[in-house]
Amino acid sequence: MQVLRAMKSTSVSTQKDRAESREGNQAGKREQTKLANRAAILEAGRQIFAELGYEGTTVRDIIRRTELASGTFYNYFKSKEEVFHALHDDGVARFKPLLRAARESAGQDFQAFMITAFEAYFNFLMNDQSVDREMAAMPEWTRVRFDTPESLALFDELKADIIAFATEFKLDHVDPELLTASCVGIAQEIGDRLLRGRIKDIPAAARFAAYFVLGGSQRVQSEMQA
Amino acid sequence: MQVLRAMKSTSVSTQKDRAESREGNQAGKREQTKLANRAAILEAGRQIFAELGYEGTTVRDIIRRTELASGTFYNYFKSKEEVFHALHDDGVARFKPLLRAARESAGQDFQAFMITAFEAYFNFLMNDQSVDREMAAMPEWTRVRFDTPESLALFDELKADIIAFATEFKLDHVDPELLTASCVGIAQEIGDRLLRGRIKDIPAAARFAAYFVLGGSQRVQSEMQA
DNA sequence: TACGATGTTGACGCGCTGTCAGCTTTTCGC
DNA sequence: GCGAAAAGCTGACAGCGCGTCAACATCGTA
Repeated sequence: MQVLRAMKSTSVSTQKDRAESREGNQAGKREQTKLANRAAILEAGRQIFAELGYEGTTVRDIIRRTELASGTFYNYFKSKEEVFHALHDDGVARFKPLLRAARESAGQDFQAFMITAFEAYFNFLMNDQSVDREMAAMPEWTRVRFDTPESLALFDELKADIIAFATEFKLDHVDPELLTASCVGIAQEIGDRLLRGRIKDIPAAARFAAYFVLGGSQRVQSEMQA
Repeated sequence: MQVLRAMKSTSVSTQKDRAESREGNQAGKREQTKLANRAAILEAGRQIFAELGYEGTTVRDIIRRTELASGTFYNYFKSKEEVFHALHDDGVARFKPLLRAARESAGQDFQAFMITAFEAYFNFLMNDQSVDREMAAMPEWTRVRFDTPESLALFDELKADIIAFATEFKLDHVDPELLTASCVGIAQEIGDRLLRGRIKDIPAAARFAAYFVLGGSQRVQSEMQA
């Protein structure tokens, strides 16, 4: 059963009407169904992943929470992995503007950028309804981590920001690759502890991380040029 | 077929002999077989995980690389996850003494401890024949991460070391939880890039990480007490 | 040697995977 | 509107991995 069946249109629009409205921005019924099905699968996936964990969920679990037949799943995704990646990328896309806002509000202030960026990330982690959040909070020993092209693009953006500030502040002996890696590692590890409740105070954690990175960069600069 | 079958003993030792030698340190045949079977499964697992990745391997793949029947697997492990955890824990156990050596050779020198510890970790990652190494080097988007009790114990040990140094150096405003998390995050993220060849110079990376942590801690201390 | 105890074996029932022939719904030209 | 073609949904199916277990083999012991 396609998910649009329940809301089958009662309109009596002519074919011409439909053609015209499609030229506007109303999509054809076929298009609508495809969007709705995809969305239904994604939403079901989000729920099931949160309930059963990545390893524990099967394509069948996802499709069962849907009104679709099992075969239909494969018209939209190749595997549960692809569903998860799509959900993950959604999260990345939602976070990206927050990082940009941090950069713009900080101007030339490296410290302000770092504090804002870390705090934005930690708040995002704790509040956004992303797949990753509930799954990371599960007390599993075997966890899953995703490096989609989307994530990697985000890291590259961060790296560009970091290079800009490093240039500005004459940190010419600080390898940007290592610096970015450190920022990402710190954010991930502290974020993980926030999600598990081992750490509570988000602003304090953000300040810690920011000062840590600032002090760390300067120390590396002075040691490496010596 | 049990793996000892091929090397069935030709000894004519009496029952008394066997009992006595068992009281020494020769194990009984039963015991030997169990050890050999377990070792065979672990070794097969190591190979298969490296070839197919964590997600890609099945219990059947592991047992097929062995002379054992499928049912036998479950006398030793509950799942492939347990096999992986055992392999992972082996790695942790091999690394632990290296961390201790770093602590002892450093004496009261925090900087020396950090440099030695990071370098030991990076060298270990790149050279030790651990499951994690080959798997991390695979160009997958979906990766797996393990927090076994064994790993967590290692982190706790590291945290204790860090607390000791932090006390020594009057870093009383630096949250040890956050500091440990940062060290672990930096080590993991830089280690990951080493494994993927994005970073090459191990000693340089170790110095970077060490100076970064030192400078970061001091900066946090001065900012937080202000 | 004989007899429990211990451990191994592989076939089995179950559930998941990805596919595909058949069917339903939508689109579109007339 | 109508009818044919295109699009896409459906669920049964073959293949395979899972964990179990009754039957069997081997070991330990007296």
